Amino acid sequence: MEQSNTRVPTPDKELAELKEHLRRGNHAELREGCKPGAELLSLIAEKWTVLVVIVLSDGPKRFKELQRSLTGVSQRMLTLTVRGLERDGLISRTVFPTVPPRVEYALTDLGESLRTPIFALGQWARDNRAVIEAARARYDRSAESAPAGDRNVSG
Amino acid sequence: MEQSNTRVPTPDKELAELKEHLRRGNHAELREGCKPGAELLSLIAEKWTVLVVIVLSDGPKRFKELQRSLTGVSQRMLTLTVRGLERDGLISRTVFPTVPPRVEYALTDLGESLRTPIFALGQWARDNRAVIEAARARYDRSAESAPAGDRNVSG
DNA sequence: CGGTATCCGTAAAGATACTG
DNA sequence: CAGTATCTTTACGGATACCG
Repeated sequence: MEQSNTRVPTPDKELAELKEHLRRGNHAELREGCKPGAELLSLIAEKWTVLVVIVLSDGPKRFKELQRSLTGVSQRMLTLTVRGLERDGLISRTVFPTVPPRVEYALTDLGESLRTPIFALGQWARDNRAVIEAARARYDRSAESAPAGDRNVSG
Repeated sequence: MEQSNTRVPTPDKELAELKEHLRRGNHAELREGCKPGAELLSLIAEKWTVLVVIVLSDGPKRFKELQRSLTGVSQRMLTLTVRGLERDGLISRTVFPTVPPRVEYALTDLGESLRTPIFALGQWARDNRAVIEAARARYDRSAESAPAGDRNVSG
């Protein structure tokens, strides 16, 4: 790449690369200083990670199988997701040097141990979905007439 | 940029307002069509929601108390978070029309019921934090020498 | 097949100022 | 105190193209 004569502050290209690197690598460093609770969130909040764990609960899967199971995930996001999970030791990645290549992902023991709390959460979600949707409908209806903090006034 | 005289497609101002409206209101509609698993995630993935539930497990709190407990949340994000939780029926919001104003947030029964699975997840995180950090360190070290898919080659 | 690199749009998060 | 409104910054996520 063209690093010019003296020094370019942020050539917009390098910046993007840096961002990418930070994202792919350990963006956790950015949140270091936050409480451990927040770390947990970054672990499961990345939209696809939980789904991957659930799908792999069924047994090892190849890249394409994962992608098909997740209906809607892009190649990029799936790659980032499995890399992150591999990094955290939740899944293993095994390459078979055949042609065409074959890569299998599977839950590690650590990943297996995450199944229990995740499924508990899933169970809660299923049990209370109707309640939540009802609450939303109620809220949205009353929000039309009471725009802001005029609801639930005590006294 | 050069939109001609006749009709402005997205006046950049209205667009922002629309976005804000969608965000504050029911952005869930955008994800409708996704699977229920994804809905669950949008429920807890918004970075502060889980923390708020945890803090409120200790008992009702006022706005400022919540903000102090969460160290680092902005006024805006806290407002959005509690609104979302209120909408979903997980917390209640009670206004005392005193001066200065006083608003208390508390877990509803539904919110209380979420404590169990959340704490289970938190327990898992605490139990395995060391393991995960070790895995990360190992991964990052080996990733330096094996840049890509050259690790864990079978055969 | 299983990725990586790049570009770009949108959504989330933060800072700040102002209101009842 | 408890917000709302506005603006800016940052991160997330998708589409595409190309490589081994």
